[in-house]
Amino acid sequence: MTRPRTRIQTKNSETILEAALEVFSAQGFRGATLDQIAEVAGLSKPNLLYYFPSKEAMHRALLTRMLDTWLDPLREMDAGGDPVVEILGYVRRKMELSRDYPRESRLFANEILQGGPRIREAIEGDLKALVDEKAGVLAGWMDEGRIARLPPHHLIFSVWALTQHYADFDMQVRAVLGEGRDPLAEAGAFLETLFRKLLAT
Amino acid sequence: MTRPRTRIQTKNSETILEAALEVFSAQGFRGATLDQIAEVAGLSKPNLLYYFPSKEAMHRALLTRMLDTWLDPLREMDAGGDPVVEILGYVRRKMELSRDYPRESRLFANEILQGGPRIREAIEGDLKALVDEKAGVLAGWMDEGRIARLPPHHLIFSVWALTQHYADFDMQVRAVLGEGRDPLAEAGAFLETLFRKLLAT
DNA sequence: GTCTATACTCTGATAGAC
DNA sequence: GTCTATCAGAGTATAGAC
Repeated sequence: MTRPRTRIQTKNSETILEAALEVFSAQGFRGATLDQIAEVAGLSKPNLLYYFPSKEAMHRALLTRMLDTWLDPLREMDAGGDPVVEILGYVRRKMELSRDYPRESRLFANEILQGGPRIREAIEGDLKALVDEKAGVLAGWMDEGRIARLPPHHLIFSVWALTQHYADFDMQVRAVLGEGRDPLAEAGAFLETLFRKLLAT
Repeated sequence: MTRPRTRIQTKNSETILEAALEVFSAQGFRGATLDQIAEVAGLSKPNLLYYFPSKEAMHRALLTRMLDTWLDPLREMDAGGDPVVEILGYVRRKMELSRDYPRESRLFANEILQGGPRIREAIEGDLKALVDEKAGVLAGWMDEGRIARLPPHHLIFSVWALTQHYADFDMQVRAVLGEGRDPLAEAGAFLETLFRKLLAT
């Protein structure tokens, strides 16, 4: 798919993916054009297609690479730790992803919104498996009475919904809050409060 | 923009907007084609352009019409009512919108995700004004000690994030939960619990 | 490996008959 | 009011020189 053999090839592949992420995340798959990606990358259009066989291949490469990063915060939630500390840590890490990788978040959101034609298998496979496992951990903590009893899957959905909202709907959040505020910092504090109250027994 | 004079013109305009909503919400603005909309509407492509001057005009008509519906649940929140009842009522009405109008929700999400080029003014105008007003109501209730003190704007964002997640990311929610469940019904119950705990003093 | 030139398809919009 | 035919431009991808 890619051709990352020599140093220069690896470097150009990286440049292209960086540019592709910039454009796909802002315009969606269909809205993005190779011309735009080529311009951002500083390469010619045919040169893009020397490194990737098609526009779709670039998109797929981005989605595949990001999904792993995306799941890391949940993976790190430790069944042996303190429940509230672990869950708040998860929320904080997910919030940091929204802050540091908003383009990846929007790329993903665009894809899911349109039914996930290019990522469906990964959702139904790896992602579902991880969520089911961690939902089991949450259910265990609830059985032990260490956090409030809640539907574990929906608890995880609520973390996704709340944290990703600040990356994906950034334009709306900023427009409503107005100038001179720091939405992400405010959100971090608010979400800690929210989840502390939610988990309290 | 439209030309809703005679009965037949009104009817065709409706048919077109219904088809346009179907396609735009599933594919985004750029992903949608007039051919697809024409096919869904059962009309010829030039006929679409007899009723609307351009593809963009159809999109704008849909956004304009939906924004009003979209804000209704928040408008109905009554400063004179019981705070918890009013807020939970708002959450419930917003959840009903996600259930009954998922296409409108995705149309809106697609637009905001891409920076809202065709709806920005409405966001910065009507929507911001309404949110600021209702944030004031919430702040008043907090001052009176009738609900927990929280940042009012973020409280509203959390309602949006949580309810719209179930419409916009429906594919993911269903894939993770697996077969034989009713995500929206589960979500309704979960969100009532969540907001009750969050608002408790 | 990279570029210029170009083939070919798709798509939004228009012309003009009926 | 609606259709067939078609234009003009954009967009993905390839050919082939260097």
